[in-house]
Amino acid sequence: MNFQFLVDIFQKSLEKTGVSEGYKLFFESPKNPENGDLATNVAMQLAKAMKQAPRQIAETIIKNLEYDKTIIENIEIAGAGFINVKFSNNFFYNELINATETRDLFGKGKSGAGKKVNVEYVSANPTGLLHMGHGRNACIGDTVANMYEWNGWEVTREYYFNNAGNQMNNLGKSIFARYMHLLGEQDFPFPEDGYHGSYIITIAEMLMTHHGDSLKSSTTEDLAVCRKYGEQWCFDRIIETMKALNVHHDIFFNEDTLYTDGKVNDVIEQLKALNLAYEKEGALWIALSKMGLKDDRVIVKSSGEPTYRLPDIAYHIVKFQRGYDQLIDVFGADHIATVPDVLAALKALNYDISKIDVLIHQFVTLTENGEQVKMSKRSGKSYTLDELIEEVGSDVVRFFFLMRGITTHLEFDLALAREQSDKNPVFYLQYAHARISSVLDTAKDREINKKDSFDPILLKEKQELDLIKILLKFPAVVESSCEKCEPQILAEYLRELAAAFHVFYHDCRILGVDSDLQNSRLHLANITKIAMRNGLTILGINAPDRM
RNA sequence: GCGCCAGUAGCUCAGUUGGAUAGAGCAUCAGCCUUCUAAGCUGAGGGUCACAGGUUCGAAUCCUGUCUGGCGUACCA
Repeated sequence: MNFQFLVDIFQKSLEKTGVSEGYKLFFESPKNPENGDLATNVAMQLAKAMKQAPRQIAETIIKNLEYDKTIIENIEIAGAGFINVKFSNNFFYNELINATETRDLFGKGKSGAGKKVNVEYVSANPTGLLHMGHGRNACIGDTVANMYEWNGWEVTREYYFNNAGNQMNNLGKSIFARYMHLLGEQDFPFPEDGYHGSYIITIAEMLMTHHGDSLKSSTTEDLAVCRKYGEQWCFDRIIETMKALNVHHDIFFNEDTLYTDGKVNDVIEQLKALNLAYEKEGALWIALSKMGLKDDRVIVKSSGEPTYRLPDIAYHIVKFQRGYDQLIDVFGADHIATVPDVLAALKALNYDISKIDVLIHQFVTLTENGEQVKMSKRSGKSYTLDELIEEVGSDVVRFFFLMRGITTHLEFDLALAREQSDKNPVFYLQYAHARISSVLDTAKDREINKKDSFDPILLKEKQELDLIKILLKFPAVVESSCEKCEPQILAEYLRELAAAFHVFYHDCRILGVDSDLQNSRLHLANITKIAMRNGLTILGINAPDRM
C-alpha cells in the first residue's frame, strides 16, 4: 500500500493552515482498530508553537483537507489530538486487485534497482566444523541477502576465508600431533592451545592413508601439508553444512591473496604516508588515538606476522574498490572490538564508511531440559550445526535463528525445536501454506476453475477484510525488514498473516458457496499463498504443499 | 576498571522516527471437527515494562545514576 497520497494531502492542508515548519508529518497504524487505519499526531506536535490546543489545530487541518471520499471514508479527531483516517473498503479492494496482478512477484520491490550490495557472512575460519553461533550468522546473512534481492538490489554474497595466520598454523600443528600419535609416537606433545575435537583425529587418519609416514620428519613442508589438508577438509565440511541449511555464497575470498597481491603492504604504506603507523618495541602500531579512538593497536607483530586488523582493513578496501553502493558485514558479538578500529582506519584512508553497515548479532545459547549445552571449538565438546540440522531439519533451524531480533541473546530450545507438533512455531506458517494448497487442489479435483478476474466487493466479512489488510502490508514489510536488516520483522509478519488466514479459513467457507463469492475467495486464498510462499522463501524456509 | 548488547506475563520473546487500554507464542484453565487439512479456531486468567530520578501534553521507548546477565577489552580471529 502506498500512503504517499495521504502525506501529500495533509501537506497541502498544513500549507493552507499557514504552517510550514516545526513538525514531522508521518502516519502510523493504531493498535486499536477503532482508531481507524492510520493516524497522525501532527496537531500535537504543533500545539506549543501555535499556542493552541491540539484538538483545535486538528480541526483546522481537517477543515482544509481535500480528499477523495470514495477512498477515505472518515477522518476524525480522537484522544489528545490524534487525527485518525479510516479508508473505505473500496480503497482496499483496489489495492487487492493491484496485488493480485503482480502474481508470483507479489512483495517484490524496486527500491534497490540499479544498486549493488555486498553481504559478507559466516566467514568462519577453516579450523573446524560450524557450530550454533555460525548457524545464526549464516541464517541472518543469507536472509538479509535475500531481502536485498527482493528489493531489487544486485547482491554479492561473500565469505571471507581466513586461511592465513596463527589459527591455521595451530590447526596444522594439532593435526600433525594426532598424526604422530597414530604413528605410535604417543609422547609427541599436543600443542597447548590446539584443537581438541575428534575431527582432528579423522583428518590425521586420512592424512596417513594418503601420505603414510612420509611426513614424519616434521619439516616446515610437512606441517604445511597438514595445514593445507586440514583447511581443505574443514572447507568441504563447511560448504556441506551450509548447503544443508540452504545457505550459499558467490565469492569465497581467500585471506592469503591479500598478501600475495600486496594489498596488506599497500595499507601499511598508506598508513605510514599519513603518519598513522609507527614502529615500537619491534612491532608496527596503528595510531588509532589520532583517529578519535582510545588506544593504539599492533597491526604487525614483532614476529613479522600481521594481526587480524591489518588484513581486515585491506579486505574492506578490496570490497570498496569493487564499487558497491553498500557493504554489509554480519558478525557475532565476539568480533565487536575490531569494528571501530577497522572503520576508523578506513575513514582515515578516505573511504566512505557510511556505506558500511555492520550487523552484530548476539550469542546463541542452546538449552535442553533447562540445561545449557556448551559449545566451544577448541575444547572439542561441541554440538555442531550439522548435528542440529540433522536432528530438527533445516526449516526449523532457520526459523529459530531468524525469529528473534539480531541484537538479543537467542535461546535455542532444543526440546521445542524437536517437537514435530503445533507447539513448533514454524509449522504454524507452513501449515497455512499447505492448507491453501490443499484447498486449491480440492478445487481442481472438483473442476472448479478460478476465473482470471474476480469481484473483491463480495469479500465483505470482517475475517476477509482483516486478511486483506494484513496481506496488503506484505510489500512494505519486505522493504522495511530489509532497511532495518532485521529478518525477525518478516518472521513475525508471516505469523500474523498465517493467523489471519487461519481465522478466515475457519469462519468463511471457500468451496461450495455462491460461485462468484467462491471465485473471489479462491483469489484471496491464492494471493495469500503467494505472499506466504514468497515470505518463507526470503527466510530460506520451504513452503510445503502438504503436511 | 572501561566499551558494546540485553533486562517487558510462569518460560521464550515482540513492541514501528516517544502516542491512545503494553502484545504474541508456549505453559495453565474452559469450549469448537457429519462439511475445503484440528500442526486449526474461540474464550479466560496472568504485568511495579530490573530499580531510582529527570525531560513533556504524553515514556517500555529519550537523558542521568544504580543493580543483574552475556560478549569484548591480545603482539588470537
